[in-house]
Amino acid sequence: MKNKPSINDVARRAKVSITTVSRVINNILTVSAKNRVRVEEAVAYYKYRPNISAQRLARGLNNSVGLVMPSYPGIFHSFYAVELIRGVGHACEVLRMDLVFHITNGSNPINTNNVGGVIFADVIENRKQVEGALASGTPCVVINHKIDDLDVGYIAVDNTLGGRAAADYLVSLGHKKVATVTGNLTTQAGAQRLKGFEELLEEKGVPLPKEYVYQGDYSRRCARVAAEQFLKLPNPPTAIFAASDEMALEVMAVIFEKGLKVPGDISLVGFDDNPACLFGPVALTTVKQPLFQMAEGAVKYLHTVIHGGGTARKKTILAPELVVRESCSSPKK
Amino acid sequence: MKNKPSINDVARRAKVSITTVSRVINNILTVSAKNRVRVEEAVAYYKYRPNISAQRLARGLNNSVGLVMPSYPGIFHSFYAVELIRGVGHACEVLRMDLVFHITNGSNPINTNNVGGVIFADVIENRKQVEGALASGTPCVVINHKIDDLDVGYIAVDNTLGGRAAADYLVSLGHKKVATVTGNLTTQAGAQRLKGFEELLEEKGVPLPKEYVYQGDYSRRCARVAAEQFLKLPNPPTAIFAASDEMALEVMAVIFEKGLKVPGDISLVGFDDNPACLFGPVALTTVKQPLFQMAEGAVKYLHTVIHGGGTARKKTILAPELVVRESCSSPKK
DNA sequence: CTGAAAGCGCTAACAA
DNA sequence: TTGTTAGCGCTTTCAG
Repeated sequence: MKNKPSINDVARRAKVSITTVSRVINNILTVSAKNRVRVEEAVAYYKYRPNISAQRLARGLNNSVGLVMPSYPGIFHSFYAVELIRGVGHACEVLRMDLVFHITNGSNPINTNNVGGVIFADVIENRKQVEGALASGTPCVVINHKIDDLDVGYIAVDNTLGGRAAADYLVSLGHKKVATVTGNLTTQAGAQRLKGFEELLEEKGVPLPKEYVYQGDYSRRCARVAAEQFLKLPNPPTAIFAASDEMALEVMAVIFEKGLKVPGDISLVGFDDNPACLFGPVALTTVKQPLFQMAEGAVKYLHTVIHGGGTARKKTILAPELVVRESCSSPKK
Repeated sequence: MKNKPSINDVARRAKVSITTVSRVINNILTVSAKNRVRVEEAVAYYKYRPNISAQRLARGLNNSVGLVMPSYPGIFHSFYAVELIRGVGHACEVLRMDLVFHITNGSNPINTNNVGGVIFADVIENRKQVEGALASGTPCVVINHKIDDLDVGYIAVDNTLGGRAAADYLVSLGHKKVATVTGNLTTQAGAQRLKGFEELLEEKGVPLPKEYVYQGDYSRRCARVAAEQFLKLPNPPTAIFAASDEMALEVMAVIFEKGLKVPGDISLVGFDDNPACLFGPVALTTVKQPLFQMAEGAVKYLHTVIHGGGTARKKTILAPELVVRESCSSPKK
């Protein structure tokens, strides 16, 4: 039977009022040592745990955070989603907040009534939900998607800069024929990585023919097709930038299957700094995107906002960082 | 400002009692059409959403489910975890239950006070938590881990049978030299897959030398090492069974990198039926494990238990299914 | 330092 | 079909 002890049981056993019990629970100092001990004994005796619903109702605030994940195909089986879940989960555990998890296709508004704040893991066809949550007065923060025309927090990496960094590195190695598999371009991150990549090539006077740009969607499947197409070209690229490490890994696999070498025949740059890329046949050079920390940052932001701190930085843009490993070299002449 | 409308506001505007509003909210039929409309109008006007904490407190029950994930290294970046989260998330969305997410290293007891039931995604060094949750009277269900000495629900695949199926198939193709990369053997699933594999080989009189068994941990890293070791053997295997598809994929990658072919040189069987295995160079033959459905089943089980249905099947063992694709053939003689 | 009492927003008898 | 009323378990004034 689920017959939970209540604050009354504890109070009765400790022979104090429920108020005193409440004080002990909440670590309020104005309790005599004697009573404190009695209460603690009773709490232990009943294995008492306060009822959170009652606490929330009485306090009028809710220290749980909602994590909204778009159910966009494939997003779940990506490093991106997993790192965010992991990061948010850990941060909630540490800050003792409840994490309530929402999968959504963006169609109906999310119920912000049960949560103190919400984290959007990217915004893909669900901007309406952000607006709705905001309108209900719920603090929101979105990850990896800048939204400057709404009064919402965000924490994102500068994806344009990331794309530039990848291109710049490849060009500096002497590559003139560089191709890219993009991420999903309806995603802000995907579009900006491409933009930065294109920008830099143009600035350096390196042409980027259409057949060197394959519109992917972050999936390994696309990466495979892209790689096969690139390699079949009469004039194949000597370097490839993939908008995610997972795609880069797949590209690398295809290259090996064709009997070519990385970086000897083709140089490769990824995006994410996914640890899985360290132990393959060749460690991947990549643009680091600190997803785990972004997730933690989002939770901390909500935590301070919910607990009345007005001092939280609202909009954070992190600088990406190029991590040079073994997958790039100068092109053969 | 977060100034939420309450049931009182709605009642006042609709000029009815809060009870009537409550009835409309909860779809209780004894409300006149006229009043129903008035209430609905008022609800829409205020964009009113009931306060879940208050509902839970008043109802005395809690329709949210906790999902407990061991924070065992690597588990997060696995098909296993992702499918469970996805499955549980979807099922909760459909059944309108809240999903509260816990990451745990197993050390402190999980707080079952806020949830109506809890799902354990496998049990790895946290059996104590299951016992604790049970002791508090909370319905529990564990996924992919049989526990028969505790009064807990589970839904698992028959992993021993899965291991046997893989071995049987390989032997039936004529293989005499079959190796395996195991999963983490502290995991029930990992141990049983190996057990079934060994059993069947023994029954068929196929020897399994020590150097044909590599103790892995489900990680790609291990799979890579295992594959490299197998291939270096003076008498290398002609077939390999990997305890997860991800490991199988990595083994396949290594085989290709060495210039060998699947299945021409080496046959390969995985475990999971991970869709990622369909689009590689060779579609993987695998033992199907319906994780998504297991997750859904777990949620449904809790749903019926929480809502007072006594008719939920408590212990469910699913039969694994061998899915034959292209990664196996008879050995060259 | 302590406790009585008034809610928090909602549900569920019970009467009408 | 409707409304009155008594809680659900807790926090928080406010007196003492």
